[in-house]
Amino acid sequence: MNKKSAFRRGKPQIDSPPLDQMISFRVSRLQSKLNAQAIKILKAHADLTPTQWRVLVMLETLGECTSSEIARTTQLDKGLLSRTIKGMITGKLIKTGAGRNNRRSMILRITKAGKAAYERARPFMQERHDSLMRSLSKEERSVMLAAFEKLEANIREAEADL
Amino acid sequence: MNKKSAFRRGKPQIDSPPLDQMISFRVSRLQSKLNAQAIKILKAHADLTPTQWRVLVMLETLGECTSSEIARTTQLDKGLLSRTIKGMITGKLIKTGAGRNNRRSMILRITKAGKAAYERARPFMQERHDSLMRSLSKEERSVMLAAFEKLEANIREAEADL
DNA sequence: CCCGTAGTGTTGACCCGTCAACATTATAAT
DNA sequence: ATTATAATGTTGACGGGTCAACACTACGGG
Repeated sequence: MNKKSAFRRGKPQIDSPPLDQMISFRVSRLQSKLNAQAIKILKAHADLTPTQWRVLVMLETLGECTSSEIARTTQLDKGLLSRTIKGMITGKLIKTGAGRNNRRSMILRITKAGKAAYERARPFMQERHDSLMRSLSKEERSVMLAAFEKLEANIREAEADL
Repeated sequence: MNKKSAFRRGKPQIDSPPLDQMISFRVSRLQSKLNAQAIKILKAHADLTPTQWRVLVMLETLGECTSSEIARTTQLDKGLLSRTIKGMITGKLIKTGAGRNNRRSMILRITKAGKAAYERARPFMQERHDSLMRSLSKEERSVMLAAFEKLEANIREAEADL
């Protein structure tokens, strides 16, 4: 357990404060950094937000689909999705083909401009992801993802017990 | 509970969309859930926010210290810390003992009320953390934390290359 | 057919975290 | 000492995410 180099500026400091062992805190900090990185990349190369990017990814992989389908599979907030999609429509990144047999749900499609933005960002997002993955061993990758599953499951169970 | 029906909507569908493999997305989602859980617990038992909780933890472990020391060790935003601390002072959770040889930095101390709030929340936060940990094997825990270190390091290096 | 219920999407209010600009104070250089 | 530079903490502005209330539509059972 050697980790002493990170801190210690003029003041006397302990080596690893308990917060550093708290997963919630660590996940939060990691998220901030990953998010900041994603924002920069997406902004620079395609002027997208992370949520917009995720919507595009979903549309690419699911093909055309509705907002609520995206909400279910990603578990993103539907309010957030509503606004994001609205913005993407006015930004001409996607368009709505009205669902024929369902007037309440709107089917979403990527436009050429949306596809273009996606393709502009993709190599950079891909490289970033690959770089992140390269910093982990194969085993670490799978263990970490498995851990994520278990943690999410744990949270689900915890809030079921009320 | 069930929900296989989410997919399978006229289109052939894959089970786990690529987004699910993207660490950034997974970390983000996990963070949301962990955070929501923490908010509930802290609100219910001690009327604290996660950031306030973290400040209390830092003060408990570092003893009295300044805002900037907390900022350095936690890497929390100093603006956020400034407001959080201000709120905690008006809420009587902490108080400022003026640093004697440094007029610009204010030394923070926990008050009795702050300590009490901390102790009220602690068992629940501890139990939550233990529960999360119990859902992972010993190996998963250490691998995951190691992975966090490596990912944060990777991000640092990435933004160093500009 | 009608009504209750569930699903879809929109909106407003709100909080949190991020960023940049700033005033102030300490530190270092010369 | 003077001056430049770095550190501390505050503030305003802003965007993003969460939550709850809502309107509207679809559906299923009686």
